[in-house]
Amino acid sequence: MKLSKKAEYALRALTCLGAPGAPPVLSIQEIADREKIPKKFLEQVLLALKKAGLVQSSRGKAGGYTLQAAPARATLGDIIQAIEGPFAPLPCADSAAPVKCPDCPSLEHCWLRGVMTEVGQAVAAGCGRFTLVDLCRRAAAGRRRSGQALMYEI
Amino acid sequence: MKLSKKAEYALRALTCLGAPGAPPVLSIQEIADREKIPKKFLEQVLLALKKAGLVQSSRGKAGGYTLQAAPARATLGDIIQAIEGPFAPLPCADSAAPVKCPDCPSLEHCWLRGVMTEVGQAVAAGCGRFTLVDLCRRAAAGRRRSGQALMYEI
DNA sequence: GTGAATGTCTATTAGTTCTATAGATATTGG
DNA sequence: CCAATATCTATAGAACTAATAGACATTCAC
Repeated sequence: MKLSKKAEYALRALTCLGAPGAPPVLSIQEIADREKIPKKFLEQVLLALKKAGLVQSSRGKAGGYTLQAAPARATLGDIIQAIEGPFAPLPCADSAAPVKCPDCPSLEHCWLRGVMTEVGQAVAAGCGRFTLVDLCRRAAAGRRRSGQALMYEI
Repeated sequence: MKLSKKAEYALRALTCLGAPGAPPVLSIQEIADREKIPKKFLEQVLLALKKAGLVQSSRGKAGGYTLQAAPARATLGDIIQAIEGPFAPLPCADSAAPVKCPDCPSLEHCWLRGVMTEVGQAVAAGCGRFTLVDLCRRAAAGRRRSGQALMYEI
């Protein structure tokens, strides 16, 4: 399965934005500092999350990123897919938008397709069990346990 | 998830070895020809499968590969893992042998670990639902449908 | 309106992994 | 011995990932 750094950064950034008591708007720089993520790389991550509708942004001075409206409806699966693309192990096994694999003669005659479609759905189901709210809660608990609580100016 | 070519070749090779009516022993060359797999690459794949105990080999003239004894006990998950390694999305999330991630201070204080462990188990469960026997059956059906039945000399 | 702080966009580099190929060696059967 | 086979190590080329760089656009405070 291998979670990419990009997806990991996305998860960290989102839980940072959704941390209990966090300011409603955080700049890229602030998130990068708190989560120890290379700023320019995080930039690309947040842009992708914005494109997927998971965060909103405001530009200009005092600008930054905010969580999308309903963090309880966004799942781990939505987040990972926003960054890494569909879960389907093969192009032809995407239940939403199947695409013929390069070396396959056709979509229909590939026996792997059915199997891999099911596998992709299993992954999606596994990732669908966690909402962004769950993740934020777990992240906060983890920070508490390790004494790495995020500090905010009063 | 992204199934690698290597894993795909492994699945094709194994279903070729387990095809109904197939000879008990097939050489690398024969499998490569039937499944249109680069021979030298297939060589590496079969070696990995052998190391995982999924096939047996015999050397010398008339040598080749045979399916391991119990194809009903080997699952899709076993095959993919034999080629690609554990399903855990992060090193620390391997339920069997967790390893600290390079940038993590410790195993315990990573909140992602619990989540990703569950995800990895979901993938494993999804892949565990298919046995090699299932795969061979599906492959044979697919070949019939597409008129690509494997022909063997009588 | 100017300037500083911020997000947006495109391109590029460095490193790693994946795919495939090559060639030398070992084993077996005839 | 010879031919056919598996085994092993190395390496080349392509594709992808992670990270960096720089120019541009927008907003706010003054």
